[in-house]
Amino acid sequence: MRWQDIDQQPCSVARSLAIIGDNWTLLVLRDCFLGVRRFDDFQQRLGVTRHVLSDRLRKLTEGGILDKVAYQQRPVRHEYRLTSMGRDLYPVIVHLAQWGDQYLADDHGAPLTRIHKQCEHTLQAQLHCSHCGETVAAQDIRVEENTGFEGKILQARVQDTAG
Amino acid sequence: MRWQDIDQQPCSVARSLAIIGDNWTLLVLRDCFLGVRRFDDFQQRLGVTRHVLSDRLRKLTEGGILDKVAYQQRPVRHEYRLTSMGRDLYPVIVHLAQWGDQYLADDHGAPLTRIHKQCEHTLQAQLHCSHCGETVAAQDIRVEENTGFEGKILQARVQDTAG
DNA sequence: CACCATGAGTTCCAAATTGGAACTAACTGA
DNA sequence: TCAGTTAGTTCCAATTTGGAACTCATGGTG
Repeated sequence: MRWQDIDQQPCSVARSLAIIGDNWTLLVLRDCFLGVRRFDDFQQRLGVTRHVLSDRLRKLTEGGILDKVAYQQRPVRHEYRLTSMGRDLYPVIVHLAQWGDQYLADDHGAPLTRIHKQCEHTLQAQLHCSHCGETVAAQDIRVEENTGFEGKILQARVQDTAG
Repeated sequence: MRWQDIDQQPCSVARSLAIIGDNWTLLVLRDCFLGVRRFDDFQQRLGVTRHVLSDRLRKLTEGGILDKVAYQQRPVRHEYRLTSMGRDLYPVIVHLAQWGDQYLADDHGAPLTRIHKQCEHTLQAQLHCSHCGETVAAQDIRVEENTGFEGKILQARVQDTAG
């Protein structure tokens, strides 16, 4: 199976990754959340080659994650802004950053701190259950296949060893 | 800059993605969280070619995310299990899945439901501030460069347009 | 006017990676 | 002896990437 066909899988993770799971795309989004909007700024910060960046920005725009808007005329120049669909990916970036802070930081510690403007405290993201309020880890979750997907996602050996 | 050098950036997102940001790797992890542990099961479920899967599993193992343990002798066969470092990536997968459920589901709706075993309710993950308890969106966060990283991550235009 | 600069790409080509298929190794069981 | 299982490795053609140069529209400077 080719990578560009993974959005055919009956899986929301696969469909998400079909748009943003490409090698440079999540780094582009990291920069979007830091306020980067222009082609050359992305290019210099990421060090990605220009045609790869061009391709990734086009895919993000077509996917509804970025909006390409003109910021001047004569000559027309565009910048890329997160849509609300794009901004909803923020939890993914935050958890990636926190995981990196925890496990991959070097001697200098975490490079960035994220501060919650409303309360002025450092953001410590946790997965928690919106019903009971408890913190949730992987082993606290059970998955069920919804109507129409029975047997399509989980299989015999998978269910036996899930944990 | 080559993709394999991005872990040189002073950024936890970049360092995380250097290990798991590769095209098939997050899908491998999705299956790990569903209980998949064996080479051929990953291969059949993902449709990825065998040498790419072999390479990804090796990198995940070297990165400390998976543990390669023998489940039988004669002949020795191994399976891949998430380490605690690997299990801590669960919030990333859950948010990717929820984002896909919300924006990319087809007529049949979300394929899977995640249920919190302790309270038996569907998991609805939200980013929230552990200090004040409020739900947090991208625009509620301000970033600050930590000691030793001043000026290395944010630059003039970036700060101006951050939002 | 001629010339350089800016921003956002596109084009070219060599090098690296992927996809697909076949092959290997180390056994087990019939 | 022969087929089957599991976890890979090897091979090659096709695709993608990295690096550098080039284009296009326009503005500013001497």
